[in-house]
Order: sequence, then structure tokens, then C-alpha cells
Amino acid sequence: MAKQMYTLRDIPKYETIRACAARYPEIDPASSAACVLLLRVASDILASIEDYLALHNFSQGRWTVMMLLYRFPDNPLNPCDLAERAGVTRATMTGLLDGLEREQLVAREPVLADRRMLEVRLTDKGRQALDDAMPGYFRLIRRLTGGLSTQEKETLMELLTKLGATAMAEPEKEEAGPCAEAAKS
Amino acid sequence: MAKQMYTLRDIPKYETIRACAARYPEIDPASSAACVLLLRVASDILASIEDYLALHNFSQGRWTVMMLLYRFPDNPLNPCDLAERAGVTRATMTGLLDGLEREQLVAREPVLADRRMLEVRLTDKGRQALDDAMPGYFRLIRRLTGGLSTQEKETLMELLTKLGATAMAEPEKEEAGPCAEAAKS
DNA sequence: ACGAGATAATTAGTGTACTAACTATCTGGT
DNA sequence: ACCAGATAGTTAGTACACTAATTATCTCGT
Repeated sequence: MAKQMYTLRDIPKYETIRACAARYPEIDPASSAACVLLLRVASDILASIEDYLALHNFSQGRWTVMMLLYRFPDNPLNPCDLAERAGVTRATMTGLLDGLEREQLVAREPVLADRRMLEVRLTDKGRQALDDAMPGYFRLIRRLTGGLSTQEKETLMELLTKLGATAMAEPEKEEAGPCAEAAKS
Repeated sequence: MAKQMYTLRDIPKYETIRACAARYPEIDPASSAACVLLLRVASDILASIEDYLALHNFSQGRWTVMMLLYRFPDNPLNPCDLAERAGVTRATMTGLLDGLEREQLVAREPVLADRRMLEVRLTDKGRQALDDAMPGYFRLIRRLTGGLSTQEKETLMELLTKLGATAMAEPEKEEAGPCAEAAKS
């Protein structure tokens, strides 16, 4: 049942890093240990989530698409929007939508105003599948973070925010066109 | 240059979660937000690392193998050991070793005592490649975590340890055979 | 009003990791 | 001594996400 690991790989083990510290002066053991631990915990949590979603025949990517569509029932999204919001390429989104459409969870429809675009909508079957999976999904997340008090969660989030801000201090590449950018709520 | 994301996908956005909280009583916004942020920061850090490794023609998986081999120069490892330590399946390890061997970074050698097994060793070329990449790798990690003080890193690690312990409270599946388990240092 | 360039979606091809099944070898109980 | 079952490594087939190239459509400046 439990998948080996979805995709976030094992990462050099803590001991490995310590062993190397003797040979490479660049190593800051505290930094390395924090990094490894962060990636490992994230990987474990992600694996749990993937395992749960797999029971409902969703992958993380497909689930993300469904959640996005669920959120904007009135304001249909096109594949380009979805790709940007989900953080994948448009090519990947094509594949995700192919799969979801094959199972009739979503439908693609032409946009009259711009024939390059499509509109993607949840079908009734899709909405149903989402309703079935959603409660358990959020129960799982609550359980996964249950070891921390509210205060601790806040502290964790502060530290992660700080960490994220530093870590992201350079790439932030601009990919392609504006792609609507509507409905920012 | 900067890859879209290696594999850890975007994960439902923070706003998405908040929007859903109104409709699903199971949602604990603090838990969800913490989870999303953790996965997002981990994903960003992982992407930075992958980008760096790609410059040296390593993937995370291949890098992990090289680090493991580097660490046990005297006590050669077999593919099964490597797979277990790296957290991938034996089949995946076969593929990683195929690639590394093709580029002459590692060598497979027969084990006389048990003809089912192989021993994997770093070649000189492999050791050289590792030496080239290692300093920058650890400088990157130090930079990525540079936004946190030593004290903050410690707090973060405590929280992550706690979180990880809870999150991992059930699967922990036993996969296959003992596979040596030697050299635990 | 027309053509260059931008944008949307797709297709083709690659890389990586998984499961399942297969081959070869080893081990231990009778 | 031998065979059932365990173990090591590989192969075959699948899934997913990427880049690059392709096709269709739109937009804007002259």
C-alpha cells in the first residue's frame, strides 16, 4: 500500500553529511542537518498525502487541478491558468486534463471569444469524486500536523517563511505570457 | 536554467485551502497552511539543489549514490544496500547504476562469496566528479539556510522532528530482506 | 489591413521512479 | 542430499513531469 516515496527522494542521510564534514571545510553541519531534515519530513508528509489520494484515484497533480476547479465554479479556468496556478508546465497540464477528461471528471469546452483557448469545468462526477475525497484529505492533514500545538505551528510557519524568503532570493524566473491572471481572490 | 520544479508539485495553494474552509468542517486552516508552507519551502529548496546538481550532470538520485559510495570507500556496497540507503527500489538503483557506469563514474564488480551480488565502487573519475561538485553543494546549502540563525535552525529542527515523529506514526512498512545492514556508522 | 510577433494548446521525445515478474543463486529443514 | 523458500539483480511496462517543437489563433504597429 504505502508507496516507497513519491518523488521527493531520500536525500543524503544525516550521517553522510556528518561524515563528510571532516573532509570538506565548506560544510556547515547545522545547515546541512536542517536541510536534510526539512526535506525528509516534507517527503514523508507528501508520501502520506499521495498514498491517501491514490486510494481515491488521484495523484497530487490531478488533485491540485480538481481543487482549483472546485474553487472557481463560476469563473471557468483554461489550461494555461491551471498550469500556472498548479505550478506545472502547460504540456503537463495537457496530460493531466487528458487523464481527468478520460475519466469524465472534467470537461473541456471551447471559448467563443478566443478560439485558441479552452474552458475546463468540473463535471458532476468530478464534483462527486472531490466531495468523497475532501473530508478524509483534510482529516489526514490535521492528523499529520497533530503533533504540534497551535503555538508551535505558528513558530514553524515563521521559520519556514524566513527560510523560504532567503532560499528564493534569486531565480523567480518569468516564464511566459500573462495568461489572464484574473480572479485573484 | 531554473527548472520548473523537480517533482514535488505545487500543492494546493494557501488561498485554495482558506476558500475551502468555509465549506468543509474538517479543515483546520492552521494545519493546512503549515503543511502547504512546509511542502512549498521544501520544494523550492529541492529545486535549487537539483538545479545546482544538474550543472554537474547529477540528479538527486545519482548524487545520493555517489555520496553513499564516497562514504564507504573501504567497505564496498552492493546495489541492494545502496537502494535501501538511498530510499529507492532495487529496480531504480539498477537504472541509476546503469547511468553512472555508462559514464564511468562507478564500476560494478562480482562478489566471489555470493554470486548473486555485485560490489559497486567509485572510479577515479567518479571521485573526481564528486570532488568538483561537493564544495559548491555545501556552499549552496549553507546559503539556502542562511536566513536563519543557529538558534532558529535548532528550533526548526526540533519542530520538524516532532512533526516527523507524528506524521510517521503508522506505515513504516518492512520491504524485503535484511540486505546486509552492515556498517551502520 | 496586413504581417510580425505573442499566446494557447498540443505532440513528440526524454528522464526518473515505480510495480511486477523473471532469472540466478543461496540457505535451511527434513 | 535435496527441494522450498528467501534474496540479489535485472527486465518490462507504467506513470508523470519536463523541454522543445508544432499548429492555430490573436494583437498591435505601421
